Amino acid sequence: MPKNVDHEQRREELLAAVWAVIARDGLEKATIRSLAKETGWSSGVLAHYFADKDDILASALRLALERIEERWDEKLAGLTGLAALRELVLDNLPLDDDREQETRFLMNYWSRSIRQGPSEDEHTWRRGPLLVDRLAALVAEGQEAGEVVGGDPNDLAERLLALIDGLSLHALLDPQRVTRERQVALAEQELGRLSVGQSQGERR
Amino acid sequence: MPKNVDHEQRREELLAAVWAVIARDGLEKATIRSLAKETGWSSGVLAHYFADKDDILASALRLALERIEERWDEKLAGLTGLAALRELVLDNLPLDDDREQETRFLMNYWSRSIRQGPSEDEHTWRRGPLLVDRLAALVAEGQEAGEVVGGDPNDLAERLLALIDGLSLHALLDPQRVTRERQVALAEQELGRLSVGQSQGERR
Amino acid sequence: MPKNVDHEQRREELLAAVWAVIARDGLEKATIRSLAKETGWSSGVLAHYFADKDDILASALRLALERIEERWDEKLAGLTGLAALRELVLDNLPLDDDREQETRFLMNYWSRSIRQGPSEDEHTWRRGPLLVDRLAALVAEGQEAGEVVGGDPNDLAERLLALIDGLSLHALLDPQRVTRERQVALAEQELGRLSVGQSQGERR
Amino acid sequence: MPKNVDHEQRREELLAAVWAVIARDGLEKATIRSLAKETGWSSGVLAHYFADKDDILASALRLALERIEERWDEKLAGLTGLAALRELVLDNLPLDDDREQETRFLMNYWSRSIRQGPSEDEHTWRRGPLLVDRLAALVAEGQEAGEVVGGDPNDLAERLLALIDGLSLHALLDPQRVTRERQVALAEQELGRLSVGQSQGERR
DNA sequence: CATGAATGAGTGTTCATTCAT
DNA sequence: TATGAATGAACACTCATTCAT
Repeated sequence: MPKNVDHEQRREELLAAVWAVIARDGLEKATIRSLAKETGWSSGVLAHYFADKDDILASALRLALERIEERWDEKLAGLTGLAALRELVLDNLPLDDDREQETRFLMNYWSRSIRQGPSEDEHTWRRGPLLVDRLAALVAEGQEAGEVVGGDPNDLAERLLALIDGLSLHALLDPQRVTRERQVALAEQELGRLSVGQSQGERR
Repeated sequence: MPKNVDHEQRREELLAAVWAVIARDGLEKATIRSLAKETGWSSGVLAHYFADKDDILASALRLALERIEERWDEKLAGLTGLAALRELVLDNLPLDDDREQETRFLMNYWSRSIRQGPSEDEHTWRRGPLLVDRLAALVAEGQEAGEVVGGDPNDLAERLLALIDGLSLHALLDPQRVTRERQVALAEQELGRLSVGQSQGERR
Repeated sequence: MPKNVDHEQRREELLAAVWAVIARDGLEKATIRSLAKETGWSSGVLAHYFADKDDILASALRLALERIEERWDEKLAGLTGLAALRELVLDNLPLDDDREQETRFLMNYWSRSIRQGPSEDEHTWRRGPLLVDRLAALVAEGQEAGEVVGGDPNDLAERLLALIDGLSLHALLDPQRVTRERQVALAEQELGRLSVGQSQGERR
Repeated sequence: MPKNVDHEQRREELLAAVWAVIARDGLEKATIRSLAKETGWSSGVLAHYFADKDDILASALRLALERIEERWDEKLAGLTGLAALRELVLDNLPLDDDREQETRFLMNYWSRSIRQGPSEDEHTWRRGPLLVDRLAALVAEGQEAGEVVGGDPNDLAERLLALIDGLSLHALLDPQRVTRERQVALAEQELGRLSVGQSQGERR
């Protein structure tokens, strides 16, 4: 009777180490050897559970994206319109160590994708489309509820997404200038602009 | 009797080739050999004029940033306030092939910078501080002229910068969704919001 | 209570799969994994029934040689002298797909044997001695019957064997030049030379 | 001014080591590392002078074949017909250490070719066509001179080639049985058969 | 008896770096 | 000053082998 190993579970265990290495050291430091070392297993075990290095990296991303989506679902449960929008925006900024790691992790793939051109798995590789759609839906919801100012929901969402990722990028590049508090403040300003009632606030 | 070679000039000549390779083939295709081949010199010459590969890449970035600043100076010459702001924002989006290459080039360094933590040359490695300061100055200028809505100029600039880089990122990641036209439209929307007179446009 | 497994029978079953893989894909494609896959068993089972990979390959050869000898016995049953000689020569040429596979299979071992020097199992590894002795015996038989021309039977046999293996080699190396028809024709020519009555045919 | 290395000469120097390793240890022991060790250089130097491992092996073969042809030209200079044929046959048997090494070397490629199917360089990979053509030409020449018995020169040559390679193979596989003296004797018998006057000798 | 998880050495290849010329 | 020969470590990947279950 063979050693009983749950393949899927083992894969996830390994991918957790992959995630850690990539977020900490970057995609180019993520060699088979360094990944194996991080997992605590030998390098051969990675060959066992994944087809090749590309499969490892793609699987790590896929798992990360799945978990992010699950987190969104949890956080947005019970919320609608502007409140949900606010939650989603703030959830996607690197406001704590975990999400900073997450951003760092994802940024590696963005950069890779830009460098190498989209790979065949590209559609699973990008949270962009997923997030922008959610944002647009919530904007539209908020508009219907009279909470959010007018305008094309897709455009508003796209600008929100740009703000989120631009801010995330700058937070990692220059944490001194773009502190976590600053990110929150800037995000709140933007959300304020979108809110029907408060939109005059900043304006004076 | 040494040949009279202007080191600085030769370095710039070499860096131009480096730039070309990186923008064309990406950072990971930029091997010493490929760079040497592009310059037309032997690989040893790169060792001569630069400490190591990192020095080459950092120097290429430094040069690129200098040239970008020069371009800003040219483009903004004679413009002030909102008009200058508009010019600066649009100049920093990847709206033509050259600037797309430029964005790609810079993005390579951002991801490197994020990975490795700030290097000693860090201050020269980031256009962020430079650009955000210019943006803030122009916002303030516009506010004084009554063209731009109120609010902390630094915050407004920071949000503009986030929009610029977020949009740039998405334009490279998903050129289908974020076309050049769309970038312009979104940037104009944002500028419209900042303009005193037009700010109500989108609102209702 | 161990399952009742006939070791020898199981080994032969496994070796049949080994043979199939080697003849089909060549010796270098014969990895433990590919062999295991072909057998339908796990890789561990091969480790169970054989000492190591070398043992697997040597055993496969031994089995193949045994089967070849059995085939000789069948084919030569009832034949003597020149007729038997003719049968034996033609039987050892790669004149159909099965025997081509067989030749390929054996050739893999020849080159191995040449490389590594004779192994301890060497005597079982070579059909040469076996075949040349049979050939010599049949030549002598034919000479006694007055069917075969004179000369040292061992020398005649050795030359016949060289022809057989040289032709086999060339048939695999250059099937265009040394077709199956050509092999038969050449073998018949050689046999004709050995025949007492027909030996003048080609001559003048 | 660069270190002045004659590329072609260095390649030949390296290929001599390649030749030695292959003839001694076989094609599968010929790893980049073992080859480098034999040359006395580091492994990187092989990458310098050859595109990849295939290029190394193919170049080694090509060089060997060129040298063999040159040797033929030298040995056959001034000879014609049967005398030349005799020289060529005997030259292609592993009758001394050098030619034994040569045979061992070539046999590795034959075996590889059989295993893997012909590669794209295949036409340069086989001495068969070259040698068989020379043999056929000399047979025809001998026939015209009345030295050689009748029959299709191509068939006679093909049988001679089979004898040569079959004998070479057996000499390496079983040097005890097929000694160098025996090879000469067997070759002479075959040549005797081809000779017009002596062909009756062995017969009675 | 049988499994397949795990190991780790070995493969071809790439590449930054050094340095004699 | 400039060359490119040479080094050797690092890479992804393959595979025979071991062994807990």
